Amino acid sequence: MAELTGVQKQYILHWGEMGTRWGINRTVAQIHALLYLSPKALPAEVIAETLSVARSNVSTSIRELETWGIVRAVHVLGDRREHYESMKDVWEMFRLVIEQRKRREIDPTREILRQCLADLDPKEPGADYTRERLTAMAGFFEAVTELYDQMKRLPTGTVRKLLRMGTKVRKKAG
Amino acid sequence: MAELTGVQKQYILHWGEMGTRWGINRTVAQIHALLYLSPKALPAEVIAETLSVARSNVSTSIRELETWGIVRAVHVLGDRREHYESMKDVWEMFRLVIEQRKRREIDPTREILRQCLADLDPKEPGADYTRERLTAMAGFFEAVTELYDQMKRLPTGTVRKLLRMGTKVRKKAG
DNA sequence: CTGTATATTCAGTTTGTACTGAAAGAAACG
DNA sequence: CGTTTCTTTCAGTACAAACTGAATATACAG
Repeated sequence: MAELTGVQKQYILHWGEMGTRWGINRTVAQIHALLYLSPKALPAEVIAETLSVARSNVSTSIRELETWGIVRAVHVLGDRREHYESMKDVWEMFRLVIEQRKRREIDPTREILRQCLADLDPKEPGADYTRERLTAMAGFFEAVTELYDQMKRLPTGTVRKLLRMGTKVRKKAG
Repeated sequence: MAELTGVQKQYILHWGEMGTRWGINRTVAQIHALLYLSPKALPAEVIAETLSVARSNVSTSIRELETWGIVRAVHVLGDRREHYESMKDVWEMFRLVIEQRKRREIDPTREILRQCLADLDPKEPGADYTRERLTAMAGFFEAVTELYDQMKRLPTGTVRKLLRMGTKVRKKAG
């Protein structure tokens, strides 16, 4: 995987681009794409060369991917360097990422909304209207959280089935 | 709404912060938060003053919110200025945003994945492995898209019900 | 029409994040 | 232990996105 094929290049570049649109650093996303496509774990040195970024940049980015739990270091016999490999189960990967983004962004937002509603002084101008809007927004985040919690409890693979069940569910709920 | 209460300030600042984490410009998110909390439509001038940003910045940001369809201009009797108001239905708002992010990011990604699979030369090194990985990734995006399409067809309000039905659905699918 | 209020565009600047390369820090080897 | 190999940290730099304010365009009133 030292030299990239056209297809690999295209995928990696696109993935990097998508990353930036969702608040994920381009290099982090590119490294993930590279490791995802790589049949074997790669040392940081090789990653840096392949993507033409600084070795130190790879170090930082790998750490972030490790934090998310979608990349890990493995050891190769007769090589002192760390080799990094990506998780290959796409569903599990997204589950992990979503779980952590929920923790870092959704949960704090729920907290803020709760805080705002608690702090809301009924005497301040337009308090009723503000309360109404904040309550609606809070309701949305609570529902999303509940859905997430329920999905989290599903055994692996069941989410896949659920998605395919969509049509039936739709009929029941309609 | 010329002067913000503490609660309003807190909500607007947090919303702006969340925006940046999801690839949405801070000012755009703040303006949306302000309009969402405002009982009446506001002219650009007032928005600029309230948030302490340049008038021109408001103009650009409003345009983006209009593109998404979650903010619109309304006219007030005896006032030549445009007044802007936010959609108040939280669920519909998120539906609109998700729909467009899907169109701008998910759909192109599906297209790239299809393209990559088509371009994949079976003779190039590791073609089988690459195909396997791309196929898995493509499968994920197809499933998500299918789920989205099904939800899109639901009458308004039903998604809400669906989320609350989560537990039952889980039992059926488990 | 002309003057005034409002809105948009755009070139230049600011700001924040990402990235680099050098230096320090660990870990393995002899 | 001293040396080598690999990794991380960090101060400085580069870059891209956001923002400003002046200039321009548009719409309205008299």
